Amino acid sequence: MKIEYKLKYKDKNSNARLGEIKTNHGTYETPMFMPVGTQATVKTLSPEEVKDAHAGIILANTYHLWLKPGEDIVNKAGGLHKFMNWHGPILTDSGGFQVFSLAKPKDITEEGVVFKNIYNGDKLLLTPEKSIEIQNKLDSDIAMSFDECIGFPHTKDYVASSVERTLRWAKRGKNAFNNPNQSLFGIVQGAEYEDLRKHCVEELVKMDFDGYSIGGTAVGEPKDVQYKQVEYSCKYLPEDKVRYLMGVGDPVDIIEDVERGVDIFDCVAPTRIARHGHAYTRFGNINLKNARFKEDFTPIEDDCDCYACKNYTKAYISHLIRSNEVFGQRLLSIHNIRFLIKLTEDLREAIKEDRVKEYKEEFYSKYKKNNK
RNA sequence: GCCUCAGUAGCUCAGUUGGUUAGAGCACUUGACUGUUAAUCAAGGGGUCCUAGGUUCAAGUCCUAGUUGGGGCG
Repeated sequence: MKIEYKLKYKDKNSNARLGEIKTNHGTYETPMFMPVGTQATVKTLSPEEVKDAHAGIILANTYHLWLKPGEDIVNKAGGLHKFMNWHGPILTDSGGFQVFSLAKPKDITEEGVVFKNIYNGDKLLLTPEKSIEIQNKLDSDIAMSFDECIGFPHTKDYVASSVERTLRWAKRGKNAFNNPNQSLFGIVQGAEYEDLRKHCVEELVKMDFDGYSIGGTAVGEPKDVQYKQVEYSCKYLPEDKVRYLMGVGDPVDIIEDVERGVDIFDCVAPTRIARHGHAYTRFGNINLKNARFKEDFTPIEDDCDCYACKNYTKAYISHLIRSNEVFGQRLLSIHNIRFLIKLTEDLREAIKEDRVKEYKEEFYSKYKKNNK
């Protein structure tokens, strides 16, 4: 069965949407933050801990699982869900981000992208067909088209030609797609150019994907440009299909982009900054390595319902982080994931009551005070 | 008692035939991180070079004495 998206309610004062997605592995409401589990694990967390954070869906990565352990092993294990013991929905990224993060311009051709295997130096060719084949075998609930995620800045000529190639790749991937229990999303590119974003959306919609992703954002462009890119994409996307903003974002980004009509987010930040000692709080982000927390015997957030906040103090977590203990990284990961998911929960409530703008103002008044 | 090795940043140590403003790692103080090659990366603060003399244009570096510690021999 393909996923089913139901638009339940629209905020009267913004483009924010309350929706619901039904998958073969459960149903969840949107907006939703999706924790990143690149290598079939949300770093430092057990699936139970991810579930306790109320994650509706998680993300895994095609490129990394292709290299290790290989899609055939995951397939033999009975698919990603069984392999990693996560029985909720899973979305797989296509490897498109690795085109941005790992490949050089000369490695990108019409056929696909040449990667050097980071583990043994082998030359590997990832094509739209191969990416889809791998994802079909991984058996995630939602697969992504193989796209070129470009950085910032680029000339409009390059962006235009890249969009055309991404569209041809989307078509090729769709033709190769062969898993009746999996859904496939097209990815909107076009950088900061509204006409290119519009064109990309229109061509993708003609191909009729099960949902649409917005790509090529948060790759070095200024914030106002980033939000414009989302705006230019959402503006033309069909209302009856789910919208996933790839790789975004921090608490402010999530609020800004929910307002612009985004349904799903993912971001490595909550788990990465956790491993680096940082925590999100409604009063701004904090760095537990800072000396001021050595004797702070209060939780990260007094009224947070996560395991870390209910049981541990900042002084203890600060000690663990300073001592390079993985439990500290885990506690912060638990908190940060829960924080972003709770943020989307609050936004869902706000949408129901048409007060997204008010929620935003209130959140910013506390959060931005201590954050740049 | 004699011989010998050592004493440089909070810690462990580099410092060339004497030659600009004495360095590193860790620790400390901060910052960064957006579809993860990231328990990562970057910046900053921190020195009576054991002490006192001496040689020299110039001493962490050479000489003398002392001192503290390790080892060895009586």
